[in-house]
Amino acid sequence: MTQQNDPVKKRRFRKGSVVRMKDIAQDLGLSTMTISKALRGHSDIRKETRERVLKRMRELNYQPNFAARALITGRTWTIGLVVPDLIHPFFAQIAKAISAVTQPAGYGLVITSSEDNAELERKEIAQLLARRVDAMIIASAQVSTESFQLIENRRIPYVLIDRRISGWPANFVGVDDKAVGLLATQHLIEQGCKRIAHIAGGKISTALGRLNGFKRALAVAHMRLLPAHIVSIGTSGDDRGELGGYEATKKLLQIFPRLDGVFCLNDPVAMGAMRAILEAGLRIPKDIAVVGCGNVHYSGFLRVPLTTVDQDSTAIGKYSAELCLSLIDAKRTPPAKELLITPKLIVRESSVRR
Amino acid sequence: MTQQNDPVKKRRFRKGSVVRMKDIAQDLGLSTMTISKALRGHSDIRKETRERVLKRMRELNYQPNFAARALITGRTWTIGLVVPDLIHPFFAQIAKAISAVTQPAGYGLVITSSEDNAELERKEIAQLLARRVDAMIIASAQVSTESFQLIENRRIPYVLIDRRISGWPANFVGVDDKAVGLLATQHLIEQGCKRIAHIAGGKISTALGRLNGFKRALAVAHMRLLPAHIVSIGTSGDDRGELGGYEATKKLLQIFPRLDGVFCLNDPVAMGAMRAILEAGLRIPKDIAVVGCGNVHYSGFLRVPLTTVDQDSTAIGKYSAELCLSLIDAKRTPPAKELLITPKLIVRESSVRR
DNA sequence: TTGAAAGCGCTACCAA
DNA sequence: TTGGTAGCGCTTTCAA
Repeated sequence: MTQQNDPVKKRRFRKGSVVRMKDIAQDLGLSTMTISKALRGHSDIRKETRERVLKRMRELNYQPNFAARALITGRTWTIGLVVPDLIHPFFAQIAKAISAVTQPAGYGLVITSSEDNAELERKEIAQLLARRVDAMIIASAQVSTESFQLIENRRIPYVLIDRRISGWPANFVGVDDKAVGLLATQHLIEQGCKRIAHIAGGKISTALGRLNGFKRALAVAHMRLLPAHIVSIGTSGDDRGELGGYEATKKLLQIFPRLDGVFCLNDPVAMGAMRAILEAGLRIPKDIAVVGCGNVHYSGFLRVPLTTVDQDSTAIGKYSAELCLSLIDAKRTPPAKELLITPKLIVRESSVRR
Repeated sequence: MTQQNDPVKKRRFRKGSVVRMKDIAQDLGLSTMTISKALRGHSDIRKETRERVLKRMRELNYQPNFAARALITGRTWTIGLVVPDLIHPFFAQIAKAISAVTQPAGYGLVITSSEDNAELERKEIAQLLARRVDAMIIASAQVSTESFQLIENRRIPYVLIDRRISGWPANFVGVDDKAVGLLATQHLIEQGCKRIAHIAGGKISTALGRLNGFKRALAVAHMRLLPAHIVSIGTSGDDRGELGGYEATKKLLQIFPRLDGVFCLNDPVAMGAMRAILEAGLRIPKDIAVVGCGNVHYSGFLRVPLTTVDQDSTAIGKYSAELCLSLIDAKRTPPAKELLITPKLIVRESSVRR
């Protein structure tokens, strides 16, 4: 008895010109179901009917209501991305590469920045869960696994990128961080550096891995590891990079004026380190060789073009996004997959002494 | 008669541990309505009841279903952001500033990159419309107004940032581009430059404004404007910046070996220009002074620290986001607002000749 | 102060 | 091949 509604004011289409299936159905004298099926390419619709429907849809600029669809199917066609910092070119590049995969596949990408703050990140993950995203990609600042447990409880697929959580098996796309540290430090050793410092990060896996590689390279070369040669910088806020590197290097130079090599956690840190070195009246690479990490896209344009370790951020983004899509489509949860990208040394002026 | 459902298998809570209002209602012996009202702080719920409800919600980690809510209220609590390039630090900074406002306000930010491609941008705007975002913030690569007309038809508020569309009245937050060009060029003139080139962009408002400022500055100083001193670079793809500036400058130097100043469309272009100049064996600023635009956060760390015009990208992001939120909450569409940020010259090494 | 009924726009399921 | 019915989880409206 609700068949022929709108008995009085039979406005053709209603408020805000937002066309619904019902409108098209009435317009063509078909049922909503037929429209729905035609739209989704269901097999049991006559070709002729389907084309009639599709044609009218285009004419009316019909766009399915995501919310209504999501309510039934449980799929929001939305993927959440959590990064520590949108400005850091490494993550910006990853975000771009992810978007390049998810966008054409019909997914919206909700991007949030945790500012490298574990507490904030937990809230953002909770927000994304509340939004019922279909999957998440996370470069985490966490050390605890609480948030990930929440995600798993909800049976939402997720992929960790860049940073992994020790002892927590999850889908992961990143770099062999120990190899990064090895590559960078061995290069400095080959360049004849004898007193090499490392500006390290916090308890994040990437920082720990690079530190391990650093130690390993020294051991392999039978060089003594001076604990004071390792300085950790905080991971707070905007200036995490340049400022952190700058201040750490300044202190290092006061204690060790004869330092001749520095391996830095990442390129922004290396930029700060170079500033401190140059301000101290020392030359790069003649007095001190500097190696960064990340191969951020402007590192070749710096005051002294920076030797660095490339991590192929575009590949990280691309693979993590593809993995994500495959997880969404998977019927059953497949076992956690790990994808490690091999780092590559990019030699520039800042480290070449021979 | 659907009162006491789940007659046989009275599972406490259903699949995937996603708690619904109904679950809480049954749990507490209340109606769904009471839960709904308590959750939203409706006035006509007894304080005691509300607290009971809220307590149980927290315990069960209840999270309202956005899709269901959106279906009724028409609000998705989602804002769409369209930028030409996520990697360009100028837009990355804007995105971060926007997120800093929208996130705490409870909105999700769907970020898409148009790659400075008008066609792609149109598709992305259509996608965001299909998602029924509550508002959009757009740094557009369009010259046509077609997409914006679509947005207006839907009565979705939107704010243009950085780039405006000539003759199209819309909410806008950006910079006085002519002032940018004036500031930069006058500075070069004050530094004694006599033969100043400008590496310009396409038909985007920012590029045109800066070009106008450039011309105006020359006119004010009674200097002759040599049309060949103005070179436009394409706006295609990743290398739009550095590579474009590099190649344009190389050509310029072949034709005008005695050039003594260059005002560049933006900082990445200036980086490319500087590379070309240095490769040609010329010195910066002694032979050629260079000024960029954008004050991208690493411009002080470049081979030659770059003089540039600061556009306060953080302010652009903040104001546009705030405007956006106010538009969403507005009952009636207020008249279009324009917010112009005053640019500021940042003098560094690349231009100082006296 | 509480709750029953209706329905947002769509799809799953089944009957015709 | 088509369409009726039911219902996803929530809010709006109005009655108790």
